[in-house]
Amino acid sequence: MIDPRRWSGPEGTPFHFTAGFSMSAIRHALSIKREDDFAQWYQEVISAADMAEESGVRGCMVIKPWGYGIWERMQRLMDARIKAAGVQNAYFPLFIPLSNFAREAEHVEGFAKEMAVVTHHRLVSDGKGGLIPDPEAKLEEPLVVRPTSETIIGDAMSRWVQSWRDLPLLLNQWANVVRWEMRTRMFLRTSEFLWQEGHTAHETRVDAVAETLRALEMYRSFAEEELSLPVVAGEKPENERFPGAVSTYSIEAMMQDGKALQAGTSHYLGTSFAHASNIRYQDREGGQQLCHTTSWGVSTRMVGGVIMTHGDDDGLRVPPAIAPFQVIILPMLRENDGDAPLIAYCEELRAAIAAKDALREPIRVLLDLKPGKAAAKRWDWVRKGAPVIIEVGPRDMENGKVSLLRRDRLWNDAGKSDFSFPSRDEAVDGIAALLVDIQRSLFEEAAARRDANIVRDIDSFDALADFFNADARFPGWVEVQWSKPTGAALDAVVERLKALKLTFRNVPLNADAASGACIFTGEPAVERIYVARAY
RNA sequence: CGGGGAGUAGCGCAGCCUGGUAGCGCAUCUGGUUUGGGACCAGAGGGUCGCAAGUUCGAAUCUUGUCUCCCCGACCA
Repeated sequence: MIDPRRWSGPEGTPFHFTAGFSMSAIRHALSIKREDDFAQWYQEVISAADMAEESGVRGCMVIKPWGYGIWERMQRLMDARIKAAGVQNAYFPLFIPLSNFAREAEHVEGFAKEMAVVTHHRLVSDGKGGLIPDPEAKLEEPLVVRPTSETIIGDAMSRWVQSWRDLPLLLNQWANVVRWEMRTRMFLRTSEFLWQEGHTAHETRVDAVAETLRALEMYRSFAEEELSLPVVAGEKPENERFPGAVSTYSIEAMMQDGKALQAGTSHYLGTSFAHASNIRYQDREGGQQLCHTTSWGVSTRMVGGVIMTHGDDDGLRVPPAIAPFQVIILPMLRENDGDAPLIAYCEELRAAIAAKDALREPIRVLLDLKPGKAAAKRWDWVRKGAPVIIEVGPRDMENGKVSLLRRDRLWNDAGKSDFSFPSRDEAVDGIAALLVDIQRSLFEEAAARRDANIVRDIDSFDALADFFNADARFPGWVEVQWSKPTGAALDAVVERLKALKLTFRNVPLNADAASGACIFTGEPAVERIYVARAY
């Protein structure tokens, strides 16, 4: 049994268990609570919110309309930011010739163990009613299914870049990639996943590093502003680098079980990929120079991050900016003659709300006319996490009012659904501000929880071990000072952490300067780094 | 990929030990009664028991193989 104090949060959040206040009176929409089994809860949210389901193929999922709609919103908002930075979209092949992929040694070593390989191009009957790859149709050179596209895009860049005038070359693609993972979890780690991968080539190291950090900042602001996901942006230690990269940066988010989730990465690749793919340019003096390249990506994993950050015991809570529908209107239909005027009234309400803007876009509002009682349908939308649910009955219509429920604050102190009853006009005029408030409120709740669970006063390895071994404790993050060992010395530290199931997350860009001794080596610390359990 | 658990109706499960061709709850459909906060009563539909071999007169049940999912580990930009 997990200590409920693990779930304590700041005052006013749904996670605060006040003495004497019984939660048992509330009949939640899910059968599993976060505090009882977080992993099972996560899976129940995905099925209860109708986001995705198993496909029958190992590690691959079917993303259903509500889950895909959230991803589409992320795509749209991220794509706008990518284009605003002057990056152009393109598309490169799913299949990469083995020899092309094999060019960058570290890169190969990093991915070789999890590659899907295409070896044949035709099937024939096996004589027993089945089909087998035709031995006569073996590919001369196997193709690998891209786990990422550095090599094949590098190949294109080598042709597209001739002169310093061609630089910087700023490309992005939206694509699926495949990594043959040993252990998978929906959205968090699937064998096939969807993402964007930015790939850029520059004249100098300074330019490329600036682009790497620009992408990182783009991800930080995207996560915090659009997903209401507070993150820490920082640099990964040497052992966590992308294979072949000179430096790797990440944004890290804290989930409600205290674990860290890497929600986006950005890499400065130096000239190693340029060397492998021969990406060279003629400089102003007529000399041949290698380009400095970068790559950066966010994936459908972010959907999992949103679930584990904003979900509650009633299902998902979707931040309005990425909600496929922000407002759901549920007429209380009686299946009699009174329905027609009520539907007309609700349709007019829908149009009035849809004509308004919120978060710089027209409000996405759905009039749900599916047969059934409003009270029953309401819980479907609660589980899906639609930010605002408006129910309208004949009496509301008569009085010019609506019954409004905000998903982020579902329950009142009496354990009842916390409806408010504004006039129809107040609801229409106030809906934009309400959506903005929900967007902000979800962020503040998550940020408060994160800040309350980061510890900075641990000054020895023993204290670190004690902190994470105290099993009743919420396993938050610890920021420690370290001397940034490298090579074998770093490996030894990583092994000690691994014994505690801990990992280095990143060195936050905005951290205070180091001032003490390294908790691993005892040497003078050079920077501060986050240590946490991680997904 | 190693250890453990599990696959039976859309979902959650019982039946399996001690073979005799399936059952419960929720959901769905129909009828009736309800009607402002997750309705009730009655009836109905829906499953070649993950898949494939084997044992047997007969397999959800026993044996073997295989696929998928969950948990732990290893692995993981």
